[in-house]
Amino acid sequence: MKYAQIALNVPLNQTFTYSIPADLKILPEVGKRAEVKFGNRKLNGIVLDIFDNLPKDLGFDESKLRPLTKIVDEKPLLTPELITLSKWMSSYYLCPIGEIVNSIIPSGKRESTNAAFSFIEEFPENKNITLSDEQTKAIDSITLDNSGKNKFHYLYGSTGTGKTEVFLTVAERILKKGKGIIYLVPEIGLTPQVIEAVTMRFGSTVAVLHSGLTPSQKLSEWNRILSREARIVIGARSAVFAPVPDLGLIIIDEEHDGSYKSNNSPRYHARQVAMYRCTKLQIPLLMGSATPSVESWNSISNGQFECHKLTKRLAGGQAPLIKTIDLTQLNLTGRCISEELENAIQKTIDEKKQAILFLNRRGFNHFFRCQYCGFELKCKNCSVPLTYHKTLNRLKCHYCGWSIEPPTSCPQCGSYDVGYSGFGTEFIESEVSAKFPNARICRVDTDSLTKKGELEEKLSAFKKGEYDIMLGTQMIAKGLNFPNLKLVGIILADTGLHLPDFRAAEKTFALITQVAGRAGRYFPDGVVYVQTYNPKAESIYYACHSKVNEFYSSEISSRKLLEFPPFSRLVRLVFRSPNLNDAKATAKNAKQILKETLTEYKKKFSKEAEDVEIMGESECPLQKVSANYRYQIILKSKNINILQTIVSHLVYDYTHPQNVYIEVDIDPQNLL
DNA sequence: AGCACGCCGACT
DNA sequence: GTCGGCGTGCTC
Repeated sequence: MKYAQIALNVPLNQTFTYSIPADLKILPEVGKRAEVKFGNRKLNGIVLDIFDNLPKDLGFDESKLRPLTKIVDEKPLLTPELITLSKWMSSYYLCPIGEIVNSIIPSGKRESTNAAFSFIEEFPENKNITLSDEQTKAIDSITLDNSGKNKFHYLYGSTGTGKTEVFLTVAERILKKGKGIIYLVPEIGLTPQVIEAVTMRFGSTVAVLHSGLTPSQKLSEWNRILSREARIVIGARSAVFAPVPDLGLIIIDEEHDGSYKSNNSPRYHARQVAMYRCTKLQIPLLMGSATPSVESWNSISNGQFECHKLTKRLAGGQAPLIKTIDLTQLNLTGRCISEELENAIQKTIDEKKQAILFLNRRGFNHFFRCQYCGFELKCKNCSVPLTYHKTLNRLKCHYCGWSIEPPTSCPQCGSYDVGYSGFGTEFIESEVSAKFPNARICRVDTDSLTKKGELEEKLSAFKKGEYDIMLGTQMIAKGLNFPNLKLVGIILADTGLHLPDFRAAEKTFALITQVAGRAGRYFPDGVVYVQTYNPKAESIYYACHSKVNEFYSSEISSRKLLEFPPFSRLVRLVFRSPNLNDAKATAKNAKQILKETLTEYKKKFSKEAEDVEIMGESECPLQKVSANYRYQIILKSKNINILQTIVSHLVYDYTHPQNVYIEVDIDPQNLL
């Protein structure tokens, strides 16, 4: 009798052992799905291991052992490499192995008969694309690396310097060596144009994994990858798990993009997973962006990543002019568009060109700001902006819970002209349509998009010239080219800064820089207007003056000073419940347990646990999300392992009220 | 997570 | 008398 160790999608940090009956139709193998009876229900799990004898340390009564019902797949869905990866993810992200495995594999019952994509023709021969010296140099140094070690490469260059061509040529060379490739793009970047560019180049050897696939289609694509029919996989975050045999390279385009971090369990970061896979397989990882994440910039500086720079704009276009409009010098009561920007928009429309207006985040929070000097109140412990709580009439820090009474005058300049602000896209839309009654305006933000594919539709309509002005949030900032675009206006660059998040400056800088890179890509006289109350804020000043090095070094030194990532590691716990008191009480209780666990741990390993900080419990900045009240605890240390050990006690050994859900976020990307 | 069992209130 | 509330506990 043989036995199978099976991972089931239940929130239990364990696997289950079943006996293997002799009369199965399909051969049981590691990596295949198996159907089992679990309690009184039927579940599908993944075979992680097969034993010839019953393991000695079974840990449960042998009489409970049951046979598995059947094997689902003809061929394994998970390779041994991916099973090892899943186990690592389970321990790293503190997520049950069954949940990990379930999120990786396609859930399709049978393969789809209609293919996810059709290829009209075979891909044409590479039509003599001339590469710049910089591109050639980067390509050679990535592909001709004989060091024998796997390397993390970073392709750094602004919009229009030809990063994509480097990615594709490197991919081509790796393919020629008989190896497979994973090419990751941000969610929003997975547009038909990108898919088309890659399929044009690589034809039917491409598999595209995106959220629009049905489970059956996903299973089909998965099998095309496993059978080596598809050798290059392009997709968003979850494509990092593609079961590519003989994987030779992982590419991460727009590395800084927030969508690489999963916002539901398992809360993995595709870059982190890619680094693990590449290290295990001893293959290169190639990342690229015009605005690297601060972590990556730091890794470039200290030599962990090898940097390849692209500086020349290929299409001949030049970097657009960036004009800063200092709103503290203007009186814009009740309006949000300055006269200068208004005139520029009018001029653009008159020339039959197009304009995009940006609000870089949906303003949701009320923050304290001096109308006169722009001063903002920040937490004395955490240096994040304080947010105003109407019910308490206090300004509160969402990292540590510290709060103060709102001052009646500005602590910096003494002005009494202080208040709270924050506004959204609808407001701007009404102002714009009032000012330009004859312009065709479209608004693109999460509220205005109702059905799937509407974003693509609107973008393509804008590209075709069906609109004069497009208004929207950051979702329209990424990777899109509009040939007739002349003007980009950032209505209020500061909104991102007010988010109570230590990455606020980084996000703001990246957004302005990315947006500026898109405008004037085709027109030499493209202009970017940046309206701000904080023209001197480092992220805004440096972005508007293209002082990239200056921005990163200042941001890195401030992270160092405050001991935020990459100079520390964070774990965030969110306690959410439809019942406010339960969420709060559970968070409080959890904090106590964490403190006790830490004290115990310090007795044993005093040195390593020395720097662990437990912050909170406090309300999340977004206190109520979809009818759930949220409280958080943030743990900080230089050593992530200690944080994981302490938190794992809590998540696996503590039974909390069942109406409270605990989110565990290792290396959180935002703290909202 | 599900789905059982189990012990107390208002219903044909 | 029973239908049903959700508290506790288990699942190879």
